[in-house]
Formats: sequence, C-alpha cells, structure tokens
Amino acid sequence: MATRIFIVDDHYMIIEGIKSLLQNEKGIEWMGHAMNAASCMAFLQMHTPDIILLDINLPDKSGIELCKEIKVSFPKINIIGLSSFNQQSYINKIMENGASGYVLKNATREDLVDAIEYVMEGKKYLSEEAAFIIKKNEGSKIPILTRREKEVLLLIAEGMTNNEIATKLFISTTTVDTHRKNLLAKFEAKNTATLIRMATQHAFI
Amino acid sequence: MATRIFIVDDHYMIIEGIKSLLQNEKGIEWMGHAMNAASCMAFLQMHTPDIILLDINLPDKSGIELCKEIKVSFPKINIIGLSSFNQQSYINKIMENGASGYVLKNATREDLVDAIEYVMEGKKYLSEEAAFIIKKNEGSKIPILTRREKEVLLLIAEGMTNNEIATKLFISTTTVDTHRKNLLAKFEAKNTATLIRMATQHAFI
DNA sequence: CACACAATCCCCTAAAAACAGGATTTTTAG
DNA sequence: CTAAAAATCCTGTTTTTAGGGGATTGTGTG
Repeated sequence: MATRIFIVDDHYMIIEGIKSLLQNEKGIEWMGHAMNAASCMAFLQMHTPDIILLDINLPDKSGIELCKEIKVSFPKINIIGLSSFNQQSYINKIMENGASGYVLKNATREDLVDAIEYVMEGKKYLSEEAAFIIKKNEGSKIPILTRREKEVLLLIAEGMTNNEIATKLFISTTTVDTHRKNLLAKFEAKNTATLIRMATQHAFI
Repeated sequence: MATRIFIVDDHYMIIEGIKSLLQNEKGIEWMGHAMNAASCMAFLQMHTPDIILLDINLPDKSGIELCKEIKVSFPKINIIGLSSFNQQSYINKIMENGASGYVLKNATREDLVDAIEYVMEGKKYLSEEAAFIIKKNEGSKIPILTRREKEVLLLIAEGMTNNEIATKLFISTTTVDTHRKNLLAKFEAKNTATLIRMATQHAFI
C-alpha cells in the first residue's frame, strides 16, 4: 500500500519542488497540499494521509501549534517538520509536540525518501544537519519560560520600562523586576541587550 | 530567442519547484543551477544567462553581495532577488545593488513568469507583496550607520557596557556613550531593548 | 577653501536596570 | 492532599543608561 503524503506549506515553489522530487518514487501517493493551518484541518476532516510534511512557518499559525493540534485529533498521522531554518529551538519544539521527523528545505530527494521510510517504520528521523545542530548545542539549552515571563519579555522588547509594564499588567514594579531577573538568569544574559538578542535568536520575539 | 534562466539557491526543493513551475513555459530555457556563490561565479565564466534568480541567503556569502559582484563583472545579466523574507531591508538592499526584480518564494507561476517578462523588457519587477511592504514602510527608513556605530552596536548586542566597550576600542567611555546616543536616535529607539530589536529586524545583527 | 560629517572627548542630572537578599500567596500537577 | 512551581510583593545598594547640554579634531567632497 502506498504511503499517502500531504503537505502543508505556504510556498508554491516548495510544494512544486517536493511534488517534483517525489513524483517518480514508487509507493508514494501525493494527496495534495494546504497553504495554511485552517485548510489543512478542513482537509483532515475528509481524508487521512499517512504523513504530513509540515512547514514551521504558516500564515495563520505556527506549524508547531498546528502539529500539536493534529496529533490531538489525529494521533495516527505522522508529521515531519519542514523549514529553512536549522535553529535548534524549532527542531526541539516541533519534536516535543509530536512530530516524527525534521527535514530542512535544502534536503535532497534521498533525504526526503529516507525520512518518509523511517517514519513509516515507526522510527524518528532527523536530517543530518538537524542532528548536528542538536548535538552541537547539547549543552546550551533553550530556556523554558512561564506564561508571565513571555509576556514581560515581549513588553521589554517593545521598549517598555519596568514601571510601564507594571502599569500595563496591573502588578507591582518589583514584580516586573523579579520577572526580569528571572529572564536574565534563564537566558544567562547579563543585561537587556543580550536578553533581547538571545530571545530573538531562540525565536521568542 | 528563448530567455535563458539560471538559478542560485541552496535549497533543492526550491530549485526543483521553480524548474517544475517553468518547465512548460515557452520561450524559457533552463540553464541549470548553482548552490553557492562560488560555483555561480564559476558557471558565469563559461556561460551567459539572461536572467539569474538569486536567493538572498547563500551558504558562502549573502545574495546581496553576490548580486553586486555579478553586476560588476557581467552588467548585462539581469538579476531577480528571491527569498522567503518579505523584509524591507532585504528588498531595498538587493535592488540598490543592481537587481531588476524581487520575488518572494511563495510566488505563483504567474508571478514568476511576469517577473521574467518584465525584466526582459528592461522594466523593474516587484511582487505585489514586496511592493506592499515597500509602500507600507515608506516613512520608516533604514538608518545609515557609520563604521564605528556598527562596531559599537555589535558590542552592545554582545552584552558589553559602555565601559567595557571603551576599554576594548581604546576610546573614552563618553565617546561610546555618544555613539550609543546616536544609535538610539537613528533607530528612533528609546532604550537598549528596542535598539537591539530594531537592529536585528533590519539585519544589522 | 568652506562645509558636512565622523570620531573623539567633557560635564551634569535623573531614570532605569542590575545585584542581593528576602517573603507570601496562588496555581498546578503528581 | 501536598509539594513544586509560578506569581506576587518587599527593602536596600550599586551600576549603567538616557537625556540635556556642549566642544575639538580630522577627513573628504563639492
């Protein structure tokens, strides 16, 4: 039985590229594509692919969010993350949210086919580069922020002072200061500049 | 005579996608691809395409740099910028460096064909979204930084204080402070957080 | 040769952030 | 239920930034 593949990506060129790369592969059935999260979920009401190739960046919501939702509603569908970015944060996040693999957009046809085969066998697949990134950054962890910390972080990035943030969130300035301290500690940053740089690098902003 | 197209991109899927989108177009001759700046320049020693589709992000150097170099050595070749990012800074920069057009990677086949036709007629082409971005941000210019300001900016982003930067650059702390003030003014940022965010958004960091 | 501009330096004040300790009350998850 | 985690608040001090003024020297361009 052929492996049914569905792809969710908002780039025509990528959709065409993958279609083209896979079209002569035996045992692979192309089910089509969606260009956003909403139409992906609509498609899944009617059809059941074996594997979804899922872009990290979608217009209506993050691929990571969508991945989580798909796995809740359709746990049997395997998901392979797809993106241009070889950032550890993305790779980790989508794998933690139930994806079975991760492939960079500069993958070759062989990489793609390997990924699909591995995943269909129930194994996890990480492209070489993705695995390398993970390994390289084994020590430097991505901080886990609480709801409130994320909120404060974004307001800091907006250029607001502790005082302004306190007013906006209806809490005391000292509380904001505490959150700020915790953010600095979690990112191992010694000041705001490093904090914001780290946060953008880890895709928090 | 057919329009000879060459593409420089490090993503197989994009190369395949564009090839697939263009393969049935009349009057377009596919010359092949390069996956980095070096092999692109090597190719150009032997062949002369009419149009190069050039990715902004290449492994060995930025597409913007490569664009400039190509236009110096081969001024007759027209270049169309290509990227996933609809950031004003990229669009502006590559157009300033001699590109004749800019297309986002979520372009349709029609967009691509339009771009190629326009450029072959000697006109400039901006995809709808790119034009929108440019128009939207007409007022908010990208600051022009001096050599020293860039240097100081990077050190601020590293988390260094004015004092540390002064020591590192063998200048007075007050001088660093002056540069810092100018940076804040140029970015219209009221504090370090906004400064760093703006700088990363405009690809200075 | 002017003139703009970059780079350098200075003073002063006020505001904000960083550092160092706490402590209490909710929430959440096992 | 209970222990851990999160969110809240506090009192200090020191360091760093931000904002307001200046000023001098060199460099390159019209």
